[in-house]
Amino acid sequence: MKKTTIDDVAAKAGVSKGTVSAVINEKNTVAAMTRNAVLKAMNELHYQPRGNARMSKKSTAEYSIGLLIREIENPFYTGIALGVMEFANSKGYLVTIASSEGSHDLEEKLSQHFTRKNVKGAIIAPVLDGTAEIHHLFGLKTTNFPFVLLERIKGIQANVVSIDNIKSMKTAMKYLFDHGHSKIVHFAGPKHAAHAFERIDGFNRAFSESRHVYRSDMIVMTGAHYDQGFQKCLEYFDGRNPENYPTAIVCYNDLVALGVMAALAQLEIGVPDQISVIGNDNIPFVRNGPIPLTTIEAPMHELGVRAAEILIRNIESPKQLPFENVLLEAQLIVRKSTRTL
Amino acid sequence: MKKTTIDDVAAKAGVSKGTVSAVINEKNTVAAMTRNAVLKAMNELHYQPRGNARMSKKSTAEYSIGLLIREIENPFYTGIALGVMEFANSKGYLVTIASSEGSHDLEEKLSQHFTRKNVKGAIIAPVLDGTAEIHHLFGLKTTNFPFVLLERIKGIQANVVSIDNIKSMKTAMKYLFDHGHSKIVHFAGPKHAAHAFERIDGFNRAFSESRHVYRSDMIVMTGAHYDQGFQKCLEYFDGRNPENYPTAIVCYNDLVALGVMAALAQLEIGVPDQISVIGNDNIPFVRNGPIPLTTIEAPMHELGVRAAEILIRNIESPKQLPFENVLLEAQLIVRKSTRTL
DNA sequence: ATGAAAGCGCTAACAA
DNA sequence: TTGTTAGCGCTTTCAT
Repeated sequence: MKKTTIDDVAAKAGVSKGTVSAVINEKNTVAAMTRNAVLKAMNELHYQPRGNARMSKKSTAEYSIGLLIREIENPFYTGIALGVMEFANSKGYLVTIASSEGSHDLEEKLSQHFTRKNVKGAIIAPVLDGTAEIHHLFGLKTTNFPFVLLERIKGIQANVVSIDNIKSMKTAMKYLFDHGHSKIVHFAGPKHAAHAFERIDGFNRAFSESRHVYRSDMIVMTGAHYDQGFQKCLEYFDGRNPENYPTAIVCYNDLVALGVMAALAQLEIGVPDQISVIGNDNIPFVRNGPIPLTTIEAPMHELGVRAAEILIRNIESPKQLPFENVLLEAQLIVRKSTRTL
Repeated sequence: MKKTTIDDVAAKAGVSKGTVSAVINEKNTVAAMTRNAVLKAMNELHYQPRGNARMSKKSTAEYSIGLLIREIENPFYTGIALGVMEFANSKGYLVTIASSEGSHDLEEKLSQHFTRKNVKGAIIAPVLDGTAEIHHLFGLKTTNFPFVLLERIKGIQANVVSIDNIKSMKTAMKYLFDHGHSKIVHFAGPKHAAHAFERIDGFNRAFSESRHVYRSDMIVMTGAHYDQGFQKCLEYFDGRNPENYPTAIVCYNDLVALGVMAALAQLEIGVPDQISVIGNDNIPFVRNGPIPLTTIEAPMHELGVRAAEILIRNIESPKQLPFENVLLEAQLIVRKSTRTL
């Protein structure tokens, strides 16, 4: 059960392996008849050239970077991807994307995969798994593999490009306070995301910096997906006395906000008449809808571009560069899902 | 300007390259002191092990497949990606995703990239570029690289997993005819997509199989994105006499439908009171919104699973398998964006 | 137009 | 615990 190699093909076609190589690489130095014989042999033996062996001598080095995200179906990440691709492509780099879907295990495999496949560097949205297994990131460091994180991680020095979540959350809260709201609930993000904690933190701090009082039941652990927003919202209002309704809901992201609004519609609770809703990210789907969402705009595209920029700078530097830490500001975009009380 | 290799590190650390290799691979056979010396040398020389060279001898073969899509921001493709990942991961394959963003050139580079990086096979949503440059797909074939297409292409024998677009379009049209509509417009997809043509074809055939008359101005070339739907819709109705309004719009996909509905809202044209709207795909964002969209459900997840299934079967087969052609049926889901006339 | 032979940078036996 | 050596499967000169 040996794998068939270029030698097998050469033998079968009655030529040397140099010739077979020429055929594979579509060189024009090989006679049509020889070429056909080789092609025939390749086909009959079902021969597949091994990619890594091929590249060993190649001068035409291929450049590529990896992007490791957490949720392939979240427009926040695909928005970043677009920014990364745009910049990287303009610099002659191809980009391949992989998603851990929140699994730390997959993230580790995937990041190793990148290094093994000779990807030149990676941009990673890390999964924070309870006891923070960041072993693999240290692995990348010892082998000098360039990478940029899309979320800060405690305990590791690295390049980071992220949003200033605390600040942006405080901006949203200030807006709400200023417009008469104080009964506010936060539908928070998944436990494995640093963004989630930073946003909760911002929510929290906004209260302590105001004259309003914070209660822990103002945080509803939800997740990052539409369905979770929908579901948790239904649960939250189930059997709740309308007197105890919040006047505003701030969501982890737009997906959750969309789910919340859908649930609210089903419960026949008016937005923004009865409850104001604020999202996070400003994904394309919330811009012009029937109830355009007030949201905190994450500069996804810029996030991607900046991360790619730093990564490629590191890839092309012959020596270790000092770590960069970019915090982009998010901006509140007021649309129709919020109102003054 | 030579690249630093394992030999450089070995020399600098005063050990043999075998030892350096052991350090890189975290073997426990190397003394702590030696290890540190090597690590130090690696760091100082900013040494990065070449991935392909490493894998040449490795027994721990890594299995991965590639997914080449056309629009990273389209939930239709990310839905497929999820299906692919689910199946592939369960079989021990990692999946990496790349997007051509409608560029034939990028698609070619990317598909070559996959073969060079020793990805075991690929699932490809091909870009049809006018004169159909499918040269690279033939390239894959001569080198026996397994792949599955997500759209049929004329002139190439290959595995295909797709939706029966003609049939599903006819289903939607029948629904519309049965509910009293005949002034129907199709906001069609991008020129580089086979899906777009098949859907136009289905639209067309639905008319010829009915007693209603088709006019070529019923087709509005639009695209695959939200913004295009929004824009084209605005243009379409600009200066048009309400007498000449269609009673229904069938869109290439849900993204376009969403854009169309947003434009309609802006124009203060009621959906479904004045105009019924039908989408295509049933992406998550159209399910529970304020005007839940009537749409043709594409089984994205199943599309992904089936494609991955076929691909992996081909990868694991020692010889060429006969080509498979899977046509999945789409189903009309009636929600609130359509009404009986 | 083709063959022979010398690597590519690494890992994996095996010796020492 | 470390060094030595033989490949891995291919591409690329350089002859012929």
